[in-house]
Formats: sequence, structure tokens, C-alpha cells
Amino acid sequence: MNKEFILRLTKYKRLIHKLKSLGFERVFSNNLGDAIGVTPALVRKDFSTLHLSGNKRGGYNIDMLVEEFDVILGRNSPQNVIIVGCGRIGQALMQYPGFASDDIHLVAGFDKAPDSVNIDNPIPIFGMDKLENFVSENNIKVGIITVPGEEASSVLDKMVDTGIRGVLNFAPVELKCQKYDCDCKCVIHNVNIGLELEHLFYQVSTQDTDFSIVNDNSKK
Amino acid sequence: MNKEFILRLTKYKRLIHKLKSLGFERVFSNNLGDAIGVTPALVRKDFSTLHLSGNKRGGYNIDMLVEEFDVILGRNSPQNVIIVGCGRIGQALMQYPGFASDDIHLVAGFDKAPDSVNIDNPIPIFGMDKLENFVSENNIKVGIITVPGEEASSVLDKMVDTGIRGVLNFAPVELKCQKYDCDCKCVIHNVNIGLELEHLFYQVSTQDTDFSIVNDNSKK
DNA sequence: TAGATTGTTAATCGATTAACAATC
DNA sequence: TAGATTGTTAATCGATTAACAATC
Repeated sequence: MNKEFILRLTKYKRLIHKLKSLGFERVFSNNLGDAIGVTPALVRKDFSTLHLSGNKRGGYNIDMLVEEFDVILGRNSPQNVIIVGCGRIGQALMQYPGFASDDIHLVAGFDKAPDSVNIDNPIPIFGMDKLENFVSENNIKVGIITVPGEEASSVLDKMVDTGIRGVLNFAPVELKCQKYDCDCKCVIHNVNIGLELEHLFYQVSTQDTDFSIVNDNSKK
Repeated sequence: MNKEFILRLTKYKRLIHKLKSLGFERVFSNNLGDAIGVTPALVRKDFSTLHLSGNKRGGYNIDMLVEEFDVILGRNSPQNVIIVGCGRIGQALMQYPGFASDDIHLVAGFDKAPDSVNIDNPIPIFGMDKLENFVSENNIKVGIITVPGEEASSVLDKMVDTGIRGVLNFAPVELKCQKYDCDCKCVIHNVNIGLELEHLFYQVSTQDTDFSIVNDNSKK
């Protein structure tokens, strides 16, 4: 429910998998807290709300954590993703090496001009007219948008209509799911690269200053 | 200082520029709140902490806001960015159309094998050995990392050494700036696409459920 | 004047943390 | 037993909001 909380969950899961592969058998709340940058108390609180319990002395059992987190985060269901928009960024993501290790599978790309897309892609590229059938036949729930900003909104509508429930949007517009009013049936994460860079410039420019100074400048 | 606050600032700025281009002369806190999804009270609070004042009856003057936000967000200083790692994602970003409109300029790319990078890039590509001089000569403060995960950490160190103060990281590892202990001289934003997708899968899978149900399942 | 909107204070809300009893 | 760590409660902290006096 809480964004920060869910983000911590995915971090816990990754960390726990790493620890398991290192041969750990138990782990303490303070180890976990240090690694993901929170207090041990919060780790225990999180685990407590997830009904994950440890031993008063021996910490938490790694095998148990691995198993439970895989259930909690739905690792057992197929993590298939489609990508709509096969321009430069779309094609780059198709080759992105970071997915395989997370059991996330990009299974197909869609483009309004599929024939003009390079041949050497690792996944099949279809025209937009194939989207609906593909999504329903393969029960796809999550998609990536990498179309130009002007097309993003209509592409989103199309995707939501076909049954997509989660979207990662790279187009430089802030998308909101308006199809179903406030009772939104689709979760959207916007990755707005320009906004991120602006944010960085701001932070860098004020790193050593504080607000009163900034304001004094603006009034010169 | 607060992440959410800074994000709102960039949204205010974009919105205000849009309103100005539409011919607006004044705007009220409730308009702004509706558009960026916060309460009017928060808009007034934000503006108040920024020492931006309006008229009790007539709202806020758009021209004043445009001017002040450009100062606050440093629009007046050059927004030059370099990119380290000229693989697929790096090259895709070089052609990204969303930057120009924000006065953000990608000015150069760096790669350990610059000769193997495609010729038709819109910006010059240099070897890593040129990084330090370029950054100091052009007074670059912000860079993008698009190298493979294994190289990200050492690339970051190199960038911080040359004087880069803000980094947008696309490598699939969570980077922290450790060079200067806790007194961190470099702000880092991690865009972890795999983590985002996992997060989405989790949200989609629990969209209609609540925690007690999730937990019951996990105990089956 | 009456109505509307700001600016600010105090209240609320929710997340995080400190602290400690329970217990391995 | 003594020491360490969990699980949970109560305190803290900070951000957001409601409310309203000031005033255009």
C-alpha cells in the first residue's frame, strides 16, 4: 500500500537472495537494516506486518525468508512484460541485461510500423493491431511504454483496454490512468528522465546552501 | 531538502511555463493543486517557504512565478550533462527528444571503447581518459551512467573524482556515493528498471487484495 | 460591502524510531 | 545464567491538511 514499504520489500527480497547465494543461513534485523539503509526496528516492524517471524536469539532464517518473499512478491507467477514503442529506447530495453536475473521476461514488442524496426531483435515485433489478442492470449499484466510523448496517452488507453494493469512509462509526459475515473484499474510508474535531471540540477545547485540563501538570491 | 518537495517544485515550474504559454496571467492555489495533485493549502505552504507571495484576492502572478522558479531551479545556469557508457541505452538517450525542451543539453558521451560506437551520434564520443579534462574544462556538474552493472561503481568513483556532483544511474545496481563517507558530495538517483517492474508486478498482484489476504495465502 | 483567496497556525495523520519486556 | 535479539508499544518526527483571520 505504501510506496516506500513496497520498495523496501523488493530490496529485502534481492538482498536475501544474495545472502542465500553467499551461504548465509540466518540474518539479523540490524544486518538487513544496515544493508538497505533503514533502522533495525523498521525491518522488524516490516517483517512483523508480513507475519514473518524470527527467533528471539537467532534472527531470521534465510530459507524461510526466500520462500516467503517469493510468495509475497509473486515470483511464482510468470513475470511477462510487453513493450510498446520500438524506437531507440524500446529496442535498447529489449537487450537490457538486467531483466533475466530477475525472472522478468520481455516477450514481445509492438510498434505502429513494425516493419521498419531492425531485424536483429531478440523478441518478436508486432503491429499495434496484434496487441489486444496477444495480451489476452498470453495473459499479460504489465507493459512498458516507449513511444513519443504525443502518442503516450492514446497508447496507454489502448493498453488499459486490453487488460494491462501495470505500466512503466518512459515517454516524457506524466501519465495518469483516467480511463476508470478515480477507481483506477491500472498502476502507472512514470520515469521522466528530463524531470530527474532537473531535480538533480536543483539538488546540486543547493547542495551547500539553504533556503534562506536561495531566497535572498532570488530577491537580490 | 525534502525529495517530495523538490519534485513538486519541478512540477510547479513546468506547469507554470505551460500556463504562461496559454496566456494565463494569474493562477490560484487551487488550480495549481488540482493540476499537480495536491491540496491548495500545500501549494500555498510551498510558495510561502519559497517566499513567493500572491494577492489575497487575485492569486499568483504568472510572470512573477516563471521568473522566480527559473531562479530557484537554476534555469539560468547552463544545464549541461555528459553521459558515460555509450551502449544501446546510452545512445538511445543521446537521441532522446525530451531534453531539448527543458534546456538540458547532452554535450558529450564517454566510453571505454569510443571507436566502436556508431558514427551517427548527435554528440561527440570520447574515451574515458578524456573525461577528467572535459568535465573540469566545461564545468560539468551532472552526468548519466549507462554502463553495465559491473562497471557502474568504478565509473561513479571516477566521475565523482572529476567533480561531478549529481548522477542519474541506469545501471542495474543501487549506487551510493561512498567516496566521502556520509558527508556525501554527490547526489545519486538510481533508475532501476528491473526494480520498477517488480514493484509493478507486486502492486498489480495485490491491487484488489489487502494484506491479511496476502498473508493468509503465504501461510496457506 | 460581500465574496474570494492568501498566509499561517494549530491539528492531524502516518511513518519511523526508541525503548524495553519477552525469551531463546 | 548472561547476553543478544525479537516483537511490540509508546514516543517522536515531519509532512500534510483544515481552518480561519487578514485583506484585497
